[in-house]
Amino acid sequence: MTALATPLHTRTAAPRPDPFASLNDEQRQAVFHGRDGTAPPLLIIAGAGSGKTLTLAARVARLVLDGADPQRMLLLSFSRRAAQDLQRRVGRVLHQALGFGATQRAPELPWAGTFHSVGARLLREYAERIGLNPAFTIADRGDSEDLLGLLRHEQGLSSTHKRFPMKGTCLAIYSRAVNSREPLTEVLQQRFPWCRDWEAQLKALFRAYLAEKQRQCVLDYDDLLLAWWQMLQDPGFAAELGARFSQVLVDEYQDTNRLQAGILLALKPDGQGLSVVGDDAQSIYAFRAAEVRNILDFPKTFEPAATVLALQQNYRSTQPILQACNAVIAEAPERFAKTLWSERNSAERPQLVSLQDDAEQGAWVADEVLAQREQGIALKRQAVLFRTSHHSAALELELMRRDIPYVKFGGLKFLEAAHVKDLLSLLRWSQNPRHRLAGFRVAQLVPGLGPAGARKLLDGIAHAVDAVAALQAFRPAPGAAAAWRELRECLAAMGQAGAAWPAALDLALRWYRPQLQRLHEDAAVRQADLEQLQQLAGGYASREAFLAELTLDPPEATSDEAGPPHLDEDYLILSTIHSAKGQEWSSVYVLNVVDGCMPADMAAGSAEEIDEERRLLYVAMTRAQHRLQLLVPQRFYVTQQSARGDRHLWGGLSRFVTPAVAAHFDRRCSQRVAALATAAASSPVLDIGAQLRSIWN
DNA sequence: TACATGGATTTTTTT
DNA sequence: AATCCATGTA
Repeated sequence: MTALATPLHTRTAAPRPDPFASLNDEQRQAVFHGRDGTAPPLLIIAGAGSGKTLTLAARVARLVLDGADPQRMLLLSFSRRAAQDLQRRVGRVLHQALGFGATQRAPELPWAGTFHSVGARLLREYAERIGLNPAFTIADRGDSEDLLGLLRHEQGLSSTHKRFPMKGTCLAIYSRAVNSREPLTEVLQQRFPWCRDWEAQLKALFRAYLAEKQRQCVLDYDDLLLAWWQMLQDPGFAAELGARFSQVLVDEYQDTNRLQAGILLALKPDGQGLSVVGDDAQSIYAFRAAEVRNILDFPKTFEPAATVLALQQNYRSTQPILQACNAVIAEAPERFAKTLWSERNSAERPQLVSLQDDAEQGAWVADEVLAQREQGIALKRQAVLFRTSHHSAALELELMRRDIPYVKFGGLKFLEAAHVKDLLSLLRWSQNPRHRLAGFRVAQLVPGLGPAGARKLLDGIAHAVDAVAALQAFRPAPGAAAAWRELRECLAAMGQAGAAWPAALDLALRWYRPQLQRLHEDAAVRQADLEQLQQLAGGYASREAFLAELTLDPPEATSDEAGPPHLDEDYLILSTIHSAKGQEWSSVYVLNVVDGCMPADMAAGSAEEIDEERRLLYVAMTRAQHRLQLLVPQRFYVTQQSARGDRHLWGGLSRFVTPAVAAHFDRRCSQRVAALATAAASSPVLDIGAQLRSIWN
């Protein structure tokens, strides 16, 4: 593009290098789209590893160089990691593009973040004008579940002769209905058919849930989007917010749901100034009501239709790996046509490895990982990916046995651990004695105080004029009196230390530590999490700020038994495929590429679900730069069973690895499998597993 | 009223 | 594996 030859701002210093010089033609088109003064809507279909984040960052930089106000740019993405990546990259490109020195800082982009965090900020800012208490707190999933559980019990739904869905299921149903904007009947029919009989009761429960949230000034994750959307249904607010943001750029568009698409459409009804980036082939969040249709239908949403550009050059993987990936996704029925290509050639093809079972799979991966490290590939540049968190269990055992350090992403979240919830509830309750949920949880930590006692206490507080006095005046059953006094004194002290932060947390910990010892066998491990919490606390100005921000931006995971390795150490990456999105490693191992696992047997119901599982495998494979192994254990243990159970299924190779796909792989197998195969070759070949399964097909 | 026990149920991925 | 719920006991 010739425009680059002319400096954008007059300078006296030596001409700085063109910040966009490294872009390829497709990327350049995306960056300079709409430069003629108009800003028609833009959809960038960015294949895996095609420099998506770089391109989006460069587009932001280009807009700023052309005079756009960074304060008026809205940058949205779905996950926290993508939001951080984007922010960092934009900063770097801008810094370079403006020719700043090491001491100068690039202009900040105050409105960059996840949909949820930006929603929270906007709602707080506009709270008073839209009838919201600006001091609202944000409930994470655990909080929301607990509240539903409480109401579920109060409505007498816990002791019915036929079982009512559990609190987690209730929240899943509610969330699905909100995010997909579908009526409850539809949601139950499609996704939760076993709960269909409870429609009326669920409706009543959700009504109560809404009322209770309003009474407590609490918003859950879904409310952050829903309230934002509702605000934008008012033409006045829609116009005001639409004008406030001159540019709206969205990353990971394939993971947005109907509610999020509605927000974007209300902000930019004609699509002017709207750019979205995504890859329909990598849409893996339908379970959270993400709509592939959002990205597929984006162009024709607008009049005139949005421009569609595709980034097809892949900078990540070797050509043999890409060919295998392309073969997998080629079997997906509906998608934007694109074919990734790479200049990185290599003789090494990806490998399909047959193994006997889970344990052998773990040993194999450990062997391979160490062998690679001998070749100079650090552990950090290798990753093991899997469908669900617990699939790495056997591998983790093996890694621990061999002292191979690793870090696991995905799985149990920090905020979901019981001990973290306990401590945070104590902080919340001390901040607001009327916080029923927090109080209910904390009170029951007192030995001798159960649900009934806790309810009596909280009812007293709720009806009293002076909540603090009511709390202090409470007299529990005699057996609990002494233990209760300790908590009461702790709360009083925390109240007095109200201004002093993080001293209040120290007080809370002093009371909680003995409870932790009493309640949990593995108190030492959990204690480490609490210490991490203590570390974090110092970084926040107040208890309020700490509690508010922790909900939207929590630490990655709870500390493993191995403990988090030091940053300078080398460690292997273990990750769920979902958590691996957007990342890349030199060597990638994908565990359990077996039917029943990929696709997961519970996700094998509908055609859409199968398609999503296929994309999941595609996402996993496209993470690999130089080396890719799909592992296929012949015998795959069923996870839900007693500790010594031996239930397993004779898994076949995943249905996504069709003969056409397999042709792109080299076959390998462990020695034991090889030995079995030789033995089998001299006798009739019989696939009992497939025959047994076919009975039920 | 609190707690222990046993049987049943649900089962993933993230904000 | 974790949670929920009914039942029995102190």
